[in-house]
Amino acid sequence: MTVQDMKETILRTAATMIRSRGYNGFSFREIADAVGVKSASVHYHFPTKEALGAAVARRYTEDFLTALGPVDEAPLEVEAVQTRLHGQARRSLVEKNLMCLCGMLGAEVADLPDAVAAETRRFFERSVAWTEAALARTAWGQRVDAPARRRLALSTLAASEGALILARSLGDMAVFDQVDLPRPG
Amino acid sequence: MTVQDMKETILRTAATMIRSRGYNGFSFREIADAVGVKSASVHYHFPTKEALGAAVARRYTEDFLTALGPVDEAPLEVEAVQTRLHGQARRSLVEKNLMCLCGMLGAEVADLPDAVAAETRRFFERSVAWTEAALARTAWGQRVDAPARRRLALSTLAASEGALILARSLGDMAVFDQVDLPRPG
DNA sequence: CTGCGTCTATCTATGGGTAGGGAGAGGGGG
DNA sequence: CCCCCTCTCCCTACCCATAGATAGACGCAG
Repeated sequence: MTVQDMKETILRTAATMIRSRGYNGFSFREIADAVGVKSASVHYHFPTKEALGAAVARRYTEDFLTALGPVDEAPLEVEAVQTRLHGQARRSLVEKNLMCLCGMLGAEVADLPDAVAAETRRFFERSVAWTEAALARTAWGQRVDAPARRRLALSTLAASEGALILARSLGDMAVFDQVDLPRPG
Repeated sequence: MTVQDMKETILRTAATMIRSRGYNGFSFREIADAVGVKSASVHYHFPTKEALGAAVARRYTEDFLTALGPVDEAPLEVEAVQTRLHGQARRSLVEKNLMCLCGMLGAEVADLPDAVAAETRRFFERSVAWTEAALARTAWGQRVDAPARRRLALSTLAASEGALILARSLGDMAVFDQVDLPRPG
């Protein structure tokens, strides 16, 4: 296993742990055990927990935006834009019962080290920005002003994050699909 | 200070800590320091962290439902029902920058001791039940079926929890009010 | 004198983080 | 071709702080 593979494996393992148990719910030792190395080796690749957390969040943000695709290839229907966003949350929930990484970090944001909180914030800023831009290309988006598009973007993201929490808390993944996305208005 | 006052103080202190930092983000020692006793005294009132967490969640649920009021005194307009729910989240956010306790626990639910997870689930079950019942009294609620009312109840709660996460993550409480509640449809 | 509530003192487990050693790959000079 | 040096990467072994939790003593009120 090359060093890049090792870093990758650590990042993925950490991401999964944070998404199921939260930032305060994982440790270097657990990661090391899961990966098959010693905790000192994890420190070799990521000097501090803060650095690891921030790297995980940054990677997650990049993957998330990559999965959404370029704005200029986004759907031209409002509902399809929303579904593209919402579908990301849905997939991770039904496939692995995981929260959105930054939804999890967002809940804990008041207790996070600065660098991790900053990456969490960046995730939402960029996700909102993508959605606003995608909405601006739709027929509805061209009829309304920027604040209206922002409201719908925020509302859609909030619905996804909230739906994840409800479905997991209630122990019923079907709940996720019973949450309706906000409609443009 | 009577023993009941002491228990009360511990419950309130623990609730505030969980709401800002999560279940894994507080300790008996921190509570003891904040309250002005030793951690062994906290254990006297709540034998384990699991018991304390569950008691905090149960108390929160009761207070939450009390604040909503009896279903037969709930508003008769859909929007007013939603606003009564949403307003609870809003108040705690703007007054003290706190999450909904069970929104926080809901994010961490996969890592919670059984009793705490069970109380978290009960919070959502009862909150959804209250909202469904309140919606059933509205004119809209009487035109649609139970699943439709449930969908709106779940969607409204999800919007509130999601809005809390977004507002806190983005460090901008105004975001909370930019999240639109789902409309009956 | 009993018992409740708090204390001191301590246990064991685990947390993040560090120091320093050693194995192995790779490259240069003899 | 071989030796040696160096650098990378992971290891062992540890540090200290903090976690939840317990035992048993103390003081005060009834």
